[in-house]
Amino acid sequence: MIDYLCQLNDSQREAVLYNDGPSLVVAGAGSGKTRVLTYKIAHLLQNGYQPHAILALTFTNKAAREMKQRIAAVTNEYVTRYLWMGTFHSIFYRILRREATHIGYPSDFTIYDSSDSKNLIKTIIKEMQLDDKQYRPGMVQSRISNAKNSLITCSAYERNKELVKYDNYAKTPLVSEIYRRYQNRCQKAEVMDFDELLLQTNILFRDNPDVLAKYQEQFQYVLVDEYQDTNFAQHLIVTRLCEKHQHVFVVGDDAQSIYSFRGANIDNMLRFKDNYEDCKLFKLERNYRSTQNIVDAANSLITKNKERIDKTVYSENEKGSRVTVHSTYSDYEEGYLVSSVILDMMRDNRYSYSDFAILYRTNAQSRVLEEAMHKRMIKYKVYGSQSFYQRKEIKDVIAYFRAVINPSDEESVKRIINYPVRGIGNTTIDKLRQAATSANVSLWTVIASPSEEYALAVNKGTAGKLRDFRLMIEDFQDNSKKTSAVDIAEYIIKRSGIAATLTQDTSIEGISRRENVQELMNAINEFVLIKQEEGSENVSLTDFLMEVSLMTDQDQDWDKDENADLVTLMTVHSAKGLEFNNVFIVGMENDLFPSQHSMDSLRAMEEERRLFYVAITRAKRNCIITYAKNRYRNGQSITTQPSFFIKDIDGKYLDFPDNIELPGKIFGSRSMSVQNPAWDADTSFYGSSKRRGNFAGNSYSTERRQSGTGQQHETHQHTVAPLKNPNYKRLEKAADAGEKKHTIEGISVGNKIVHNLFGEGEVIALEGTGNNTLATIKFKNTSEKKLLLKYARLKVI
DNA sequence: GCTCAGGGCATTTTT
DNA sequence: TGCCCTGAGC
Repeated sequence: MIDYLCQLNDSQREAVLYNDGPSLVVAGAGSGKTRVLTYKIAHLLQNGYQPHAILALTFTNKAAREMKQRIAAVTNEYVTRYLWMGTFHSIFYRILRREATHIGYPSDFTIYDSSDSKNLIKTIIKEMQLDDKQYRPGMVQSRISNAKNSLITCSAYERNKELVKYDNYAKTPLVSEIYRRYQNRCQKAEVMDFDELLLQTNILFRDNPDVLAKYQEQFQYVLVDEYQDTNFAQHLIVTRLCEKHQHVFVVGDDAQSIYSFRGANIDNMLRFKDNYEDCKLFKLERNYRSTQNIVDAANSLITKNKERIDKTVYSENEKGSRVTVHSTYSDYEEGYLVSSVILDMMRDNRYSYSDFAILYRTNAQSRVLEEAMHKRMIKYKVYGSQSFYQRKEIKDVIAYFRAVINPSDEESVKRIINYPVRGIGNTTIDKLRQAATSANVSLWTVIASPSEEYALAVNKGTAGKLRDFRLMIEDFQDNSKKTSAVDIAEYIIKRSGIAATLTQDTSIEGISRRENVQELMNAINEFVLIKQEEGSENVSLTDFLMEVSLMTDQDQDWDKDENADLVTLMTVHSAKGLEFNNVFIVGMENDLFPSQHSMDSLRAMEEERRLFYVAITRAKRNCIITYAKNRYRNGQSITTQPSFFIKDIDGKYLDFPDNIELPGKIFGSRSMSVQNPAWDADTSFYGSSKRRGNFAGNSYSTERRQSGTGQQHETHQHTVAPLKNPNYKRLEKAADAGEKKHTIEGISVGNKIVHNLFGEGEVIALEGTGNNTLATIKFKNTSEKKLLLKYARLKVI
């Protein structure tokens, strides 16, 4: 037997070897799904399939890259280079460019990301003189997106009685009109949004049987990872491509479907068997990742869902610790608890930072946790939130690239036409837009024509500025044909004036922006080198842009330093597919659960359960769930309830100690052995959820000398934004100065204050010093509370 | 055309 | 609290 087959268990091997038709692999969490997919492809290659005849679709570019590497390890690198492997979006972008003429697009069309399309929708709503409170751009955007994911074009939308009825009911009858205009504008601008890529692929295949036949012929085998997260548009593409040869191999876990907001439809998976009569079903039920207790806890949760494929995931690993749930008094205490437990576990079990992950529902939740990590000198990295490519300075540069390659790209042109400032303001842009609308041409067509042609009423000076802008873009276009991607990028950054503008700005943010642009240049350079290694000769800016347009934060290899020892902070969504020794699931309150307005609250509830299931099953050894009873959100303190999942879980598997009531209690039970006064003086920094990874932010470093261990020094690199909450900052500062009288910038005994959690109250005593000052406060509607000023948010009134 | 102050408002996950 | 938009004033 070939050696890679020995590395598989019976059911895995069966799935890899079966080659007589459509297969559906239902793979439980941690059951070796990626391994099966990898070996399946390796097996196909060994059995005579040409690499270019294999199409493998994944959910992130990162997943594709990793799988390629794993296949290369089993076969050889040369072969993997020719595999068609990538996300749905990137693969079909490639195909659409190639077949552009069939769908009436130029082959160098560009891509609008979500913010571009939202801006366009905003503009259209304004142009139609609609109330943007009634027609909220985000809502309209998601209506259009959902339509596209269900393959409903704008004409079909207008004809669809149900949608029209819904829009009338929602008092937004003009959504279909916005959709039509949006579509028209995208076409004129020669751009597609993410959803359009999939929609157009379907149109291409539907209307051009010869083109479809060509790809059916080419792709002898189609494999799809994470099938539970495909939407209808994606499902249909796969179906069409496999119509003839029926060599389709999909892998997924219905219990881990967490992308319904993107149109993912669990039915694709549940009904796969109905679509393919002779489909063979494989179940991978043995979990190799987690302890029995973790698997059992996860099972007890997911079996409560109605929509699922029956399977029993089990673990033969050790029993392990139980999953535990802890409630804390506030979000600050939650951070404190997590950081304490990390330090305790590291001390007792010799774990390192990278053995821990902290998972939360929303990116914004990272801030409080970052602060806690920072205070305890725990090294961490935050994934997600604002992507590198979403940063203003990067978007600006990319907009230049996009405009050079496709000047019809209106959002890009609008972005750069007056950046750096060149005296072409909103008034002029409005005039250009009006001219373009009445002539039904793109914005660029108007800019590039003599002003008489579209009766553009601008003065001589403005006309000159517009001409200069046009000449500059045309100059870039000429040069981009002659020079390499790196050279032209550098030229654009200089000649456009971006370089000069950034150099002038000497603020901390300005420096960081400059560094980011430099980082982008490095990325281009690296991209070119990789492509050259792979044998491409002329790597153009277009090639780079193609890659980057569909790049997200999840795809970045932030830790270029593989050995970096850091605690991971990320959303549950981004944690899919990953595993960690110890996982904290924080902020498990149910106030994020969609309210009763939700049209389909049962389905939503089941999805939340799956999300929680994904979170628990990331853990190999320990899983600790926390929630805060009081949380500060949108400037208000709110009292929360634990999520229904926690209440719901069979008590057999989850301890519910409720062991942390008030700050005093946890301080009693956990000593702060690593507290460093010098460090605490420095706590006037908040982690900001806006920065990330190893790109330059407002960074600073600090040194820690570990007591007891002699000379060991540790340097911490942090990239955080300054604290923005003035009250909090003042309190910290004063507390750290150790003021004896406890007058902390206005808060002293006898002060009336508003405490956000309990309403109005009066300070009746202050005890302790420095950071640990404890205030006794008498509230109107509750009894006395003792609050540690470090964690309290107080406002003087 | 640009800047800044102040009002209004608030849903999350990602290709 | 903090973002985003608007409108006043230069």
